[in-house]
Order: sequence, then structure tokens, then C-alpha cells
Amino acid sequence: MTVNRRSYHRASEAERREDLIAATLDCIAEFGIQGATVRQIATRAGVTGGLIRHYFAGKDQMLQAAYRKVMTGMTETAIAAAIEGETAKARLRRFIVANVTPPVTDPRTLSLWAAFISHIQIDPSFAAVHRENYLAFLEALETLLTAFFREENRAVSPQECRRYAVALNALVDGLWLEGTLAADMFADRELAENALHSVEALLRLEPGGLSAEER
Amino acid sequence: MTVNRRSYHRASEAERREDLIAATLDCIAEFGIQGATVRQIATRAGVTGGLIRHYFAGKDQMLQAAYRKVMTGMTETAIAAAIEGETAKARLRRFIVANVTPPVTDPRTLSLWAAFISHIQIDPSFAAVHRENYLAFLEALETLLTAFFREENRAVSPQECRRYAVALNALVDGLWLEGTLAADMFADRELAENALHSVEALLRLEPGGLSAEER
DNA sequence: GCTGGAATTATTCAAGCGTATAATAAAACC
DNA sequence: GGTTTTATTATACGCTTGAATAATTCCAGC
Repeated sequence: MTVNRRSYHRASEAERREDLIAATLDCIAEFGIQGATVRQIATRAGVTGGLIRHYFAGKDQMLQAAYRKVMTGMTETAIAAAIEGETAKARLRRFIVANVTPPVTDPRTLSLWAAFISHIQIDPSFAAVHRENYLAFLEALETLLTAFFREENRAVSPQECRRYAVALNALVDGLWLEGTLAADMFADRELAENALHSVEALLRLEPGGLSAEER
Repeated sequence: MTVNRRSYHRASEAERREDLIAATLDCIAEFGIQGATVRQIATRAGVTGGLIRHYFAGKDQMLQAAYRKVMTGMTETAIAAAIEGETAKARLRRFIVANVTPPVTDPRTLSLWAAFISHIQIDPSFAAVHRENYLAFLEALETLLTAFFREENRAVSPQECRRYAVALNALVDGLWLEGTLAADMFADRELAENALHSVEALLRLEPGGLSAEER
């Protein structure tokens, strides 16, 4: 006897993988990593559970792909904001501000980020993803800083430049955390302004040396 | 017929709760929040699963108690380090350094912290725990800063002081993250020194104004 | 030394987990 | 337009989950 079987749409490999990853992130954000079960994810993506094993070797590999997606999304948003600046100073400023402003400061993104961070110690393959993105972020900052110092005719050794990048990275990450976890405590542009003033101070610029708009 | 039944030790309520919470944290750190199952936790604590329901209304409540434990542990370590300083400057310095030095920078603690952070959006009662501790940390910083500025005979408005506290909190959190997640990238005292130099810059002190040991 | 009540264990239960496999619908091919 | 390929569904399996319950052991107060 034949079974009543759903008809279905046959999607391209690329978009189906996208859908599955998106559904995975939805589930993690909504129910936590414990709630991101194969069945929930499949339901959210509008498919049945078995399909996941057709696109990924297992649930873990899908989680890892999802992690990559979140991290590259965050970094790329900030980098994309930076390249629109005309001067090195403007690029640096835009980069800083982008990192403490929506859509980067977003509770959902933070949840996802934290969920994955907490799994780094458990699954070493997650550590590799983190390392990749940390280094990319650091390098982006170092590049922006080097260009900025050159523009200002200020001689800064590579070692010092790296120190600055590490500190700026910390400051930006920390403000991102604060701004996302306690958004109600800060006025609209308060965090962005604090970020700019703090970066000015960190780089030992005169007040306004970064935050002031050039004409 | 009677069953072969383990004999058991009857602990005081306080220490049994402590044991259960400690076992919970062990399991989360080792297997992630998904691996922190009632059975695993019970095994780790040397009891059977049913006992958990005798001390907590359910697994979730135990998780929340565990979260409280982690956070107060972190803040208290830093605050305890601070009070040993003789001058306000020394207290501030010790506070900063303690936050980017073991035992605060510890992969296990970071895992736990991240696991709980990722559940804030899901369970609002976790948000309350976070808020409590964030405010406590911010206030500790503000107190240290106020005393320091007074000691230096420097007039700083409360608003400005809060701005500084927010920035310092961000920097410290960020360096804590970097130092714990990429510990291999930093030499022994590198992060602590970077932290002190960065705080100096943030507060617009002259170089050495905080990091240099007074005689 | 009993004994009543609380702490703890052992066991059970339904639900849900990730994965494996076979059947089937949709597309691709010639 | 029939045939092959493959993406997708349906179903099953063995395990684990959090919780509930009943049986047992311990301890305090008498």
C-alpha cells in the first residue's frame, strides 16, 4: 500500500543550505543551543529532519557552519561601513561606530555569539572558527590604524600599533557587550560617542581628534 | 523482595546545595549546557537524579543558582584584590590587573559566563542576574575612580566619571575575553601591562601615571 | 533505643534526541 | 517520453532526557 506523501519543492543546493543555517540560527536564538534540535530546525526550515543529513555530515557540522555565518556577518558589516570613509580618519571612525551601533549591537546576534563562544572549549573545531575571525578583526583594525597614523604623519612602530589594535578591539568588544546587554541604560548616540572619545584617549589624540566631523 | 540499595551520607542542606551547584558548573564547563543533564550532574555530585528535584524546583532553577555563583565569584575576586591597595591609585591598578589575570582569566569561567549570557534572551530571570552583577561591577569601578580622582586633586563630574567607568568596564571585559580566548597570543604580563597603559590613556593621565609602582 | 518524618535512592514513564534506511517525488537526461 | 538520478519524505531504532513516584535509609527528639 502506498503512503500519503507530501509533495515538495526542490531547491538549489546553495539556497537550501542557507535556509538550513538560517533556521539553525533562529532556533538557537529563540530556544538556546539546547533547543536547536534537528527536528526544530527542520520544522523551521520547512523540511523534514532527514534532509539535514543530506546537506551536512551531522548536526555538529551544521552548527559550525552556522557559527561561521554569524561571525563573518558581524565583521563584514563593520568592514563594509569602514570602506565608505574618504580619509583614513573617517574610515577608522566609521569602523568604531559601526561596531557599537545596530545592526551589530543586536540581542539576537549576541545570543548566538555567546552560545558559540561557550562551545569553544568543548569542540576544538569551534575554536578554529573563533581564531580566524579574531585575527581578521585584529588585522582590519591594525590596517585602519596604520593608515590613520600615516595620514596624521605620526610615527608608530608596528609593535605599538598592535598594542593599540588589541586595546581598541577590547574596548569595542566590551562596549558592544554593554550596549547590547544593557541597551536601556544608554541614550541613543551615547555609546557611539563614548566609543569615539575613548578611542581618541587611547590613541592619545587631542579631544575631538577623531570624533569631530571634518568639513 | 528488597532491592540492593546504596547507603548514603546525609549532608546539611547548605553543603548539598553547594555540591549540586558545583557539579552543575563542572558539567556545563565540560560538556556545554546541553551536556549538563540531570543525570550527569547527579553523577558528578555523587547522588542520584531524583535528589535534584528535592533541592530545586527544577533544573532551570538550579542553573540560575549556578549562574549567580559564577558571577559573584568573578566580581568578588577582583574586588578582593582591590581592597588590599593602600592608595586609591593602587586599588584601581590592582582591580584592573586582577580582571585580566588568572584566576579571573580562566577558560572554564569564560565558558560558563558565555553559556549563561546566551540564555539571557531566552529566560528573563537570567537577565536579572546579569543586570545585578553588571551594575555592581560598574559601581565598584565608579567608586574606585571617584576616590582616585579625589586623591589626584582632579575635579571630575559624576557624569564624566560614569562615562569613564563604562569605558573602563568595556576595556576590561574585552581584554578579559581576548586574554582568555587567545591566551597563547600574549606573553606573560603583556595583557596586564596593556590594560594599565590603556587605562592611563583612557583617563588622560601622563604615561606611567597608573602603571608605575610608587615607592 | 524507639520512632516518625525527612532525605535519598531506585525505578518508571512519556517525550524527545540524533541518526539510519527505505520509499517516493521531482528534476535531469538522452 | 521513458529512464536514470537524486533530493526529499516517512518511518524506525536505540538512547537519553526531565520528571514523577514508591521504597528505603538515615537522623533527631523523645
